[in-house]
Amino acid sequence: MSSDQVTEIARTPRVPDRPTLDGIEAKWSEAWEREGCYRFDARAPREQVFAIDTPPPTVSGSLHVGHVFSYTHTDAVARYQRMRGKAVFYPMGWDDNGLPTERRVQNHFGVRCDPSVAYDPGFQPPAEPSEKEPVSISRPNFVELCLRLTETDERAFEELWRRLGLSVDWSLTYTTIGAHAQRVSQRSFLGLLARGEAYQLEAPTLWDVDFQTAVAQAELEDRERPGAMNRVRFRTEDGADALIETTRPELIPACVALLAHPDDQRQRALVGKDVLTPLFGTRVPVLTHPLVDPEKGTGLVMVCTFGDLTDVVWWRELSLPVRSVLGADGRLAEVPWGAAGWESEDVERARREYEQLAGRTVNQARKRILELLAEAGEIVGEPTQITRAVKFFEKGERPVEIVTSRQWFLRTMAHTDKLIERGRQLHWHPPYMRARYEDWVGGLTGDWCVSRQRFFGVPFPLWYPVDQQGIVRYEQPIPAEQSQLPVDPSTDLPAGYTEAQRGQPGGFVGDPDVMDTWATSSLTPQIAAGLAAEAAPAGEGEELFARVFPMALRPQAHDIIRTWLFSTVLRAQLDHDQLPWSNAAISGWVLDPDRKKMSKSKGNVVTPMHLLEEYGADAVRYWAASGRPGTDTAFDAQQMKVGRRLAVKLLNASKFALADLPREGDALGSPLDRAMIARLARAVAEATESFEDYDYARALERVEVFFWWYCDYYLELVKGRRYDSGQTQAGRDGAASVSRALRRSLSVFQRLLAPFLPFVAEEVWSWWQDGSVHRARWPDARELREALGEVGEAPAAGEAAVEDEALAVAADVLKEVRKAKSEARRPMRAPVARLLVRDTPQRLAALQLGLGDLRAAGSIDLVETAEADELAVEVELAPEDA
RNA sequence: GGGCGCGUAGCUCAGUGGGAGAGCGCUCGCUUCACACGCGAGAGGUCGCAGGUUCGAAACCCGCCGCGCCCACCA
Repeated sequence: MSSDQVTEIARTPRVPDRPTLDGIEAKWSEAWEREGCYRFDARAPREQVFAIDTPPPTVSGSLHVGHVFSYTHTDAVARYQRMRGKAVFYPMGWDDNGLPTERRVQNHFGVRCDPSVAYDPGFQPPAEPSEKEPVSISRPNFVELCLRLTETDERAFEELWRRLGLSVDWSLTYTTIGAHAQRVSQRSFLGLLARGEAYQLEAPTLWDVDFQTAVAQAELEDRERPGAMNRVRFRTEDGADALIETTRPELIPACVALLAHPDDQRQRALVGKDVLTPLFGTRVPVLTHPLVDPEKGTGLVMVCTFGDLTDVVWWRELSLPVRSVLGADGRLAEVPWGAAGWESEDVERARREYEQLAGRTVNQARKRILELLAEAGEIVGEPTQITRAVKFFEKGERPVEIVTSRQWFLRTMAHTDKLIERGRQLHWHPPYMRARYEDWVGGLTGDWCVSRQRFFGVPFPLWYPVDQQGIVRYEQPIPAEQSQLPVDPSTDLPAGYTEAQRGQPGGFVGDPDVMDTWATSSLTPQIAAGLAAEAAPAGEGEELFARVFPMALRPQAHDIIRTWLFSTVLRAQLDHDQLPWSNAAISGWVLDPDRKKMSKSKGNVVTPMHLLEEYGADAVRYWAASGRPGTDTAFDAQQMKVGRRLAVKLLNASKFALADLPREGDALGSPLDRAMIARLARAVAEATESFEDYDYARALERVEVFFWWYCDYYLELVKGRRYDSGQTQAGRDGAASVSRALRRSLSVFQRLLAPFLPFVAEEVWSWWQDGSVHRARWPDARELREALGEVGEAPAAGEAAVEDEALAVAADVLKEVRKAKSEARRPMRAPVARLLVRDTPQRLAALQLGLGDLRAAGSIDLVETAEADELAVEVELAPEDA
């Protein structure tokens, strides 16, 4: 593509009589698809590739205004980079794996997954789904339904993205549950296993009792819940009181120790002794630990297995025994009072009391044990009502518990120093977002638990041998072969076994779990780059992968820095020993006008499609693009109207500039034209600089401000010359200059606005240019400045300054003239009989260069000047009848 | 409790050492030959509070107040 495109009209402009935005979205999105406008050029060398790790939206929800907001930011950057000549790798993924989809499928079809049920190839979901009495189906059947439902969602999402004008290469589409993503995810896991970065452990794990699955630290959130603080009496053997305070009395049977701070004098007499638990008479030691806060409660704290994460710390560091009462279903389990570990001073009583609790949920058991404690006189004083922060699984409805189970972990704690270093190598936009990453990495307390006891996810590619006694030998996992991937160990077979051996002594079992959804999402750069690599000719895939990965950009919202961003950095570190991308652009949220995060319910009222229909894609994009990187932005339909105005303005300014252009005498000779082009060059430089820093909002603001000034002042000032009748050589020269300036500036404006308003920019570009504006070259400030030198010598700095001042003074005076007409309540075309301009000698001298244009623009007959310290004008309007 | 960000016109925000600004909203005016999906003009602010640095502070430093987000050992 030649840079001359900036100046040359490719063909006679075809400008509609009445330009309109109607219909341009359908017209151009179809054309872009037909022409392959956004297709990634797989032959581009690595230094020309700009690869984007697009966030795959969760398809089981609905896209809301917040998605439109942040995806528009990325698209503006993608379009800029494409115009800069980059081969933009811009894929789209759908995150359809995981719990949200499971829940949705359960409700939609009225089914429940039961892994013990056999696969039914002819299964059809019930005609009238019942949430109350779901049909139990096999895991493969369940997964089929998940796929069926997500496919519909994905079509709707793609439709919306196309309507919004995202310049995605739709041939690069993946799903996180698809075979390709599963293969990448399982291959990575097997590599980690081989290198000892993945391990399994029977250990206390965060557990959601409703979903009955392990969850990760990153998936927790705090919620304020009312609670009651009870003062409960433990006793030493010689009958002395040891008082503790607790909000979780139901865990007293699981108590394994009482703790005090080592320096707490008040507890000195107790430390080192044993005490008996109330009701159950279990003997537990009183120990010390520096984490105990002597100011809290009585200064004595009960350690249970397990009430919270601190209990786990104490249990581990003090080598305490396990005495676990809570089952995976969130109810208190039966326990063998009197057996090893469950000794009691009064076994019969312990059994009797515990019978009142077994089988109850946590809340029921808490209520009951408080009654029992009160009856036994072991509660001291009245309970205090408090509000406390309780940890919940972010998608859960009851607090998480800590349950001991066998889980798979990825090593993270061994790599935190390296991960912080990687975070410092990453370019953050805005830079302060790095702090959130460092806080998170620095605050990690354990390795990443990646196994989930769920169904719709990527299975672990593992089986375990079953020995002759029928015991599963978890410590000897049988990994899948690379060539088998992806595998589902519940239906596929490990090498050397037959299906008949499944679950039999001497046979095998498949790993029943699936991976955490983030365990797959954390590989999106590798999944996306792998898509291109798989499509490459044989033998070239690896080389192509290396041209795409690591990528240039990860765009995402700030709330998932601790999950998605962190885990992606971790996986790239573990698998590739490098960063997955060089830049992270963090977007904010969309807030309600009342400054709260826009809620799902409201998001459903104001659907993105509804907005696009009402205001148009360019208008919605304009609002989105005005939200600065990392900053939360209020939802504002008013701004969309402003965006629509800008789009209409571009239509009309283009019409004006292109109508009846003279084809000869292309001299850029007039001072105001030259000054405008020089100012335009500065605007281009600012927009470019902003985009290079990923600040699309600043780029838009600079372009927009200058474009409105151009329309309001420059276009008005040059209208007279633009319509010159051509009777004199000076008139013809002036018209030719304006014509040339309009063509140059219009071409630049159309391209500067293209990343933000792709539809209208393409529309006006098509009136006079061949090819898509989105494949045109991003305007270049230097090139524009050089254009000023095309007639004779490039202007000297001093000359350029005078020309710029001429434009400034002419615009200032024009404003004063307009003011006078406005105050006189006369139309703007009302003739001015006489104009007196007072100003500094320098500015008056500069004004001479633009006097002709000013007179035409203001319909001014006579202009006089007088020297003064600052601008002041006297306007004498011609009589109204004249 | 710790960290980060924010506090400028009624609203949304730009401005980071030397004139307090934009858009929207509001008021008034104008059928002007690109545009009534328009154009022009106007009103409106102790730049959160208090100190300090400086010839000069909305901006830099210290403290405080308020709002938001993230994190925390939540007994």
